[in-house]
Amino acid sequence: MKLGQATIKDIARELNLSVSTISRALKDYPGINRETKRKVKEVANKLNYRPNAIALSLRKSRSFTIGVIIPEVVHFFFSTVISGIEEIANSRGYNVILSQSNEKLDREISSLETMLTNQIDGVLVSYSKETKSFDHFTRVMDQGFPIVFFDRAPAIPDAVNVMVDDYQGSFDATAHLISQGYKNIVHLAGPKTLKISIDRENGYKDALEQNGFPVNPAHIISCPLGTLEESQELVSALLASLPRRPDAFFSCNDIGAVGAMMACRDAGLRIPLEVGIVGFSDWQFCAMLEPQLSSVSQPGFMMGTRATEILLDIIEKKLDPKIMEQSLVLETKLMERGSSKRF
Amino acid sequence: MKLGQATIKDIARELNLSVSTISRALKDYPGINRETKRKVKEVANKLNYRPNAIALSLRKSRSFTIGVIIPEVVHFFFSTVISGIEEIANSRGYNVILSQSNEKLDREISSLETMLTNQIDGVLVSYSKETKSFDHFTRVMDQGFPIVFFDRAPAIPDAVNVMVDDYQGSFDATAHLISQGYKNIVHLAGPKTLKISIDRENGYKDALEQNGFPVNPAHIISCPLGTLEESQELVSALLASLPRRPDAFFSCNDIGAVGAMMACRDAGLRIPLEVGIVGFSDWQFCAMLEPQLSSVSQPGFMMGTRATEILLDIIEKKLDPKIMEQSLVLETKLMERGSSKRF
DNA sequence: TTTCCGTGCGCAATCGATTCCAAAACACCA
DNA sequence: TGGTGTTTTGGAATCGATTGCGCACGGAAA
Repeated sequence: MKLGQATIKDIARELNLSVSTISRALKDYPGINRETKRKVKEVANKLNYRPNAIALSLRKSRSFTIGVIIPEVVHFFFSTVISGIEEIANSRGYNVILSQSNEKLDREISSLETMLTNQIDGVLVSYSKETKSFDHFTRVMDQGFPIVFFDRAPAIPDAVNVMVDDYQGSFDATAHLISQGYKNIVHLAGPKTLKISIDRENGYKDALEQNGFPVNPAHIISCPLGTLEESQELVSALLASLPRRPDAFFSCNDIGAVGAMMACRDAGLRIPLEVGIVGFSDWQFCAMLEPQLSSVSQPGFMMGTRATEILLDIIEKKLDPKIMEQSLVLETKLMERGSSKRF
Repeated sequence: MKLGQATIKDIARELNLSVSTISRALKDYPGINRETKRKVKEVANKLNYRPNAIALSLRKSRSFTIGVIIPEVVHFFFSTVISGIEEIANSRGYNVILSQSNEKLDREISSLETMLTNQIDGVLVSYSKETKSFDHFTRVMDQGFPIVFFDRAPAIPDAVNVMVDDYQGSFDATAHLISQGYKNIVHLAGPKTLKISIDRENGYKDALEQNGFPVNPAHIISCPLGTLEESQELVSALLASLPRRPDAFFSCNDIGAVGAMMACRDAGLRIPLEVGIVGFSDWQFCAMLEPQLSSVSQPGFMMGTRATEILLDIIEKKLDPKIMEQSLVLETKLMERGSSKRF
């Protein structure tokens, strides 16, 4: 904040009026002389006056700022969500303050604490992979502080969540692979701390069973890191070890799917002829690969806009979290591309 | 901001002390009885007291918040920069408020205005493609407000900039293509409103000339949109029209390079045998393509950290923008991969 | 007993803007 | 000229925390 910034006092001094008059004139209150208003605005303009939002926040006990806590910004899906959040927040006159936990619990906690200290009006959270207890959230929620969770829904009763239908997305992806004639479908699964991982795994399992395929535990590979190298190595090892070669991979994320793609290519397998691959999230690059990677598209931007709308409605008392629908589930869409289409 | 939040007044009432005593006790000022301090802290804890940063901001005329204005979040490079900004800001006790201009000038202006109203201590800016006049920046800079520009350096004398060496990066990329024996190198150029576009084009031209190749104007293709489709179409058209077929493409961004890659593939050209391709930015997906895309890597995270360090140093008066080095130029690194290596 | 000093604490101003409650200033009528 | 009503403006409290100044109170020295 610049020190030389003009305040209403400066305008008042210049015109020999009281601050109350200035305040009312600037806001076009009735009961102020038309000529006075004109002069006040003229001087305000001349002094380059800008209202001090901090002073307003203090007075109104409202900062018109919402916080966003996410695992990481450098992530196509999350940055898309942020974009949606920004869009709605801005259009409704709110600022967005951002903090990434880097998937660390302690950073998540300190971010929340800092934001509360800064009197934010509410917060949007996608919690970290490390987070197993949600006490730091429930403590502030119990005091009536508005929190909306997105993508990753916590195990908190009465929490307001905005998610995608991970189960159905997974189910669709797996069913698609089955319909393309793949018979030994491996699932690259995410960390069990995240509900989305569990949902995705369940969608995979149910799709298999409902199509008459037994679930083979050896076909569920845990990929806790979620890196390309991890899945590439795991898939390579799998291809070399399993007696009956897998002929399809459904990964819980796109990076893992690319790793599988590379491992298959290294093993000399043709995609999609000999191996089918489907990812999850539909990152930008899916359509750039050769063959193009099939993936479950998540409406990230919409998740951001909807979550923000709900949060702001709660903040502005248009919605009561206690009596509202607790979860909003957005639909996914399977993008069928070259990596999984044999016909 | 929650209404039920405890303040020092509440603590004062509970202990029958004055607010000044509470304030001093909480901050461990000398001259307060040891036992009093203990009790104050105990009650503060019991009431779940959290200091009101807004009140502090008002008093100190410092918000400990910096603003970031970028064209878009959903952009690998920018999100990497944000990550770096966040890192330093957090470690030095500052919040980050974010706003994206979506490459629109009016949004850029209103974002800046809102941030100033919110009394941010300084701002980091990468201006939009639409921005041709920089008056909205110079006006506040002239009042002594700290602004640091990153990636896209404006035509403002005395502005503090943190950029990468776009010229050298381009030069290296083009020289690399030449060294691989490519002889008809086309450049996919960005919008001329951005200094980075011009620098990259100049690097390309100089590398050609210094290696004895004349610059062919027909080999410089303007790609104002920067989309995959745009470059794909332009490159396809080029391949069909030019009498002497281009044998290499150096794109000012990775998306454009992928478009070129697709167009070449559509034309039945083998990469890198018949056509070499190099991009700029080194997005995540470059290493996932087949063949892997060569690209000029920009240190986005470091750009974020360095720009933030400089901004905070200026804010905290450790640096004076008037007497400091105006520009910090970070080095790029050419990632030579399959799309351009014939030998 | 008076003076002096250190300890421990309270009063009140301050940051910028809003807003309730009055109070001037003026016009108009009787 | 006094009363009434309207228009226009000012005073002061308020939001939460900080901080300079000063005031009690106690014990110790004179």
